[in-house]
Amino acid sequence: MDSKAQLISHLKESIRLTPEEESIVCDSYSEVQLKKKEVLLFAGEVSSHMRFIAKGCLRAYHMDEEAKEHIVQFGIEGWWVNDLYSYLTRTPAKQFVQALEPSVVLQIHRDTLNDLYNKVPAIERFYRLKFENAYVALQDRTINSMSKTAEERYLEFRTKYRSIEQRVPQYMVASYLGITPEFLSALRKKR
Amino acid sequence: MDSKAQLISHLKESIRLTPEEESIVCDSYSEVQLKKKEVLLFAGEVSSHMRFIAKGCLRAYHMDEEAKEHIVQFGIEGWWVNDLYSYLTRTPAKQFVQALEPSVVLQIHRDTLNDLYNKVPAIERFYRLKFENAYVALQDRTINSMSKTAEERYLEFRTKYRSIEQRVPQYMVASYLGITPEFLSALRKKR
DNA sequence: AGCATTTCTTAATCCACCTTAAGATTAAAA
DNA sequence: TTTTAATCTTAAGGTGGATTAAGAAATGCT
Repeated sequence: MDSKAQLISHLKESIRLTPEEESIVCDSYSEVQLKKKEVLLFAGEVSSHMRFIAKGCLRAYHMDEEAKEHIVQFGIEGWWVNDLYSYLTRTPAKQFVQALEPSVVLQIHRDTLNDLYNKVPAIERFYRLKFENAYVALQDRTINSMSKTAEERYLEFRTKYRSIEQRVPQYMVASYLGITPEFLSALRKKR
Repeated sequence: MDSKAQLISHLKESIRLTPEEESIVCDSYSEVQLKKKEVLLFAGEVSSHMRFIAKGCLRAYHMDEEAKEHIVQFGIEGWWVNDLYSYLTRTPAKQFVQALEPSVVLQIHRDTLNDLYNKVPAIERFYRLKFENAYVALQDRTINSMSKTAEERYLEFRTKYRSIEQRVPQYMVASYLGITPEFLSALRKKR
């Protein structure tokens, strides 16, 4: 299955599309091929695209003043990845988005998407739901990191994202959990 | 100035409204008077209203398994307060919303708001911006708590929300910052 | 296959922040 | 005003997790 067919079947999990609409939608997205480690969005740039992962694995991360990386989100096939903050506010991104494996991403520019909202109203519903879910996921993570220990967060990560845990290096899981790789290694030994 | 006039002038900071629209808007919101400590939204309930603070001070907090409270947000006059997660997903709230002072809140039910979107399109724009800003604020807080120390977070809180720091007890500021009141007390002594 | 790079582990030491407990202030209630 | 409750501070001791450094294991490259 090619990348556009994947996008369509993903969209159809929450909205309906006629065949004509499907082809309009397909024409609106463009495919980007990424090598391992290639950066799709740099901090400092304004993010102007919504991005769907058709294949591969990416991460969004924030770099603090001491140049330490803090992973904010992982993404694999069927997920969306972006600095949504930057996209929504048109301000410079605080996050990088980088491929962790050779990947294929379908992206749509904000202007194109705004046109598409008019041509295919179901798409507007799709993204409304997407933004709501993004908020919800972010709030979950915030409450989680406030009220749980590193070990609890790790165990939850394992069950919730087992497929991701297996594809990304351990030190990145540590960064996502907000701990050092050494401490994650110690946690793992306990079990 | 009465509470509805306050709401209108708040809305007009980001959108335009004709006099007729203003009166439709006013009729759509209802006023709630709250005593100190009164709870406006309980965890477990579904939040069905958007809520504007016309007067007073409130907090939204999450209670963990060990019954410890974690303050997620403060709000004063001119702010909105809610468990947006619950409102958007129609799932039981994870947060309580409680008055910290005698307060006046204007609230609108989801169904009424959906009607109002059709009657007064500018209102739809207002809330789109509101939701975007909510996401943005939440992401700011998340990155902040990931990459800064308690002291840095406290100093930032002080400059950003000085007016709030002066109205709420110190142990609630500690809860918002994710530290114990004792440790906050120690931080304050250093300065 | 062989070397280099990336990733993971172990262990010692250190520090930010927590816990507990008790007393000091301040504010609310009677 | 006196009592009671709420809030803030101080101090001792504890812990989760960081840091540093070195070596082991896995992976990628030529």
